[in-house]
Amino acid sequence: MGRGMKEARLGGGDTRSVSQFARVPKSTFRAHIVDGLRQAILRGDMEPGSPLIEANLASQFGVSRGPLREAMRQLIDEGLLVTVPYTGTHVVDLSVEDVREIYSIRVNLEIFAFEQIWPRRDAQFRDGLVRRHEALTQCIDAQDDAASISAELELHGFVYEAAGHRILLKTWESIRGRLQLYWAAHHRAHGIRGPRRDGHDDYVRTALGDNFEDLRQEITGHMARGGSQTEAFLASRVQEPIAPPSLPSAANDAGTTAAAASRARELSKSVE
Amino acid sequence: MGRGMKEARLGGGDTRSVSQFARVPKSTFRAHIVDGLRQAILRGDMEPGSPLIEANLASQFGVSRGPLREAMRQLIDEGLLVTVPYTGTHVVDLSVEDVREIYSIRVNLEIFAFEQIWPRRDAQFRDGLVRRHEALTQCIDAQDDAASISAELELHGFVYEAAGHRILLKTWESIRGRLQLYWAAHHRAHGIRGPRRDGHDDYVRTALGDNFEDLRQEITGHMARGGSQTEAFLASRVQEPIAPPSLPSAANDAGTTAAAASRARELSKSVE
DNA sequence: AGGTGATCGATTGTCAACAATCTTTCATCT
DNA sequence: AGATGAAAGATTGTTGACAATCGATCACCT
Repeated sequence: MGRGMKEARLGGGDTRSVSQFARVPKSTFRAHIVDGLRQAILRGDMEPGSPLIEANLASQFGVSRGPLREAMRQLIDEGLLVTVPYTGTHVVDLSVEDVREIYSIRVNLEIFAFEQIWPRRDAQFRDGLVRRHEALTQCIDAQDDAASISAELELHGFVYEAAGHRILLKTWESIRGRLQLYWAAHHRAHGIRGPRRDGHDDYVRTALGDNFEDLRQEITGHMARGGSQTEAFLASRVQEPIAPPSLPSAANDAGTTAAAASRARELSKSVE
Repeated sequence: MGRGMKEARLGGGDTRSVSQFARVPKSTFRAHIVDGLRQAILRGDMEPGSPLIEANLASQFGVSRGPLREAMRQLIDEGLLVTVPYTGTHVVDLSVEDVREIYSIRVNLEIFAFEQIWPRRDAQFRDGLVRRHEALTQCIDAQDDAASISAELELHGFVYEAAGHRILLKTWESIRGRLQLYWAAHHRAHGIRGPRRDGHDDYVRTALGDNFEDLRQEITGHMARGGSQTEAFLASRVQEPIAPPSLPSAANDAGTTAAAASRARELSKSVE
C-alpha cells in the first residue's frame, strides 16, 4: 500500500532547511522515531508504567514495525523503557532507589565535569551559563513548569557539554532522560513544581568563582536538597516496587508483570 | 528450529538471575547474538575498524537480518560499534582522546564506587576482592595475557558490583567493553601486555584498609600509570592507521545519540 | 590530461506476512 | 465453590523480499 508515500513523509516531517553548510543528517525513520518517541515520553504523553504496543505506535508514526522496534530498543538502552520478551514494553516507572541513585551519581558527575572545565573556563562558558540561568529564571517567573524543567536541564547540561568529555556527556544524557521523566511525574502529581527562583544563584556564582571547594559543596548541597524533596514525594506513593535482593547486582525488574500490565489503563494518546 | 534455549536479557539489565525462582530463560535470538557478537569483538576476532556486514553475520549466526540488526544496534549503543546510515558498520577504533576519556572517568567512577561501599565493606567483600586478586596474579604468572585482561577487569568490576549502584554499574559496563577492546589491541600490537605482578597489591591493600584518602590516591596513581602507558602506545601508532584505508577515527559516530555528543562538542568550539 | 556525470554492484533501510509466546477467558473436574 | 487445564485473543519475535542509498568504476566532455 504505502510504498510510494515514503518520500512525501520524509520531506514533510523534517525541519532541516536552513543549514548553512552543516552536514545534513542522513535521515532514517528510526532516528526520527527515536526523537519523536522520546519527546512523547518525556512530555508525559504516556504515564510511567503504561504499555507501548508496537503495532499501534507503528501506525501512529506511519512506519512499519521494523524501524519502530529498533527505535524502541534504543530507548530501552537509554533506560526510558523496560521490556519483557514476548510480553510487553512499558514506560519506566522509577523506584525510590532509582531516583536516589540518579541524584547520588549526579553529584559525582557534575563535580567531575567542573574539574574538567575548571581551568578552561572562558567568556563563552560564562555567557552560556549566565544565559541559561536567566532563561531558567524567566521560565520560573512565568510559572511555566514544563519549560522550567527543560531550562533547568539545559543549565546543568551545558556544563556537561562544555566539559568536552564525550563519555561524561553520554552518561549525563542517559541520566537526564530519567530525571526529566521523574520531574514531569512529580509535577503532574503535585501540581506545582519546586525550584525556588533563587535556587540556582549560588550554583552559578560558585561555578564562575575562583574557589573550587565552594562549588563542590554547593553542588553537594544542591543535589541533597533536590534529593530529599524527591524521596519525600516518592515515599508518599504506595507503589514501592519489590525490594531488591540484599545483594549487589540486583537485576532491575519492572515489578510483577501482572501488576504493571493491569495497572496500565490509559492507552497511548496521539503521538506527534 | 529450537526455541527453548536459555539466557534472557531484560532491557537494560544484565542476564543475572539470583533467587531460586529466578525468571528463566525466555530466549531471544537477539540476546544470544548480542552476547556472541560482543564476545567475538572483545576476543579480537575482528580487528578495530573492520566492517561488519549484516547479511554475512546473519547467515553466520543462522538467523535473519532483523534480530541481527537489533543486536548490532545494542552494541552500537554500548560503543563497541560505529555505524553510518546506508554505508556501513565497523568495530570501533579508539582514538587517543577516547582512551584518555576512559581513564579519566574511571578514576572518578571507581572512587565513587568505593565511597558507596566504604562503610559497608564486610567479609564477603574482602573475600571477593582477595580472590579476584589472586586469580589475576595467577593469570599473570601463567603469562596468559588474555586471561589476565579478563581477570583485571573482573577485579575492578567486582567493586562496581559490590557498590550496589545500578547506574554506576551500567556506566562501568559501557566503559569496560571499550577498555577491554583497547587492551586486546594493545596486547596484539605489543605482544606482551603490561601489568606487573605486584601492580594491584597496593590497590587491594588500600581498598581493604581504613584510610580512604590513601585509596583515593592509589586509584588516581594507578590510573595515571595505566593512562600514560596507554597514551604512549597510541601515540606511537598514530601515524599508522589500520589496514582499512579510508578509516574513520575522525568522524566515528552514527546518526543516533552519539551524534549529539560530537555535535555539541564541536559547537562548543565553533562560533554560533 | 583532468574533471564530470552516468552506471553497476554492494550494503543498509523498510515492509508485510508468518510463527512463537504470553495473558486472559471459560469450560471442566474434584 | 475452588482449582485445573484447554482454547482464544493479543502482542512480540522472526523471516524473506523489496526499495533506497552509497561507493567505486568507467565512459565522456572540456
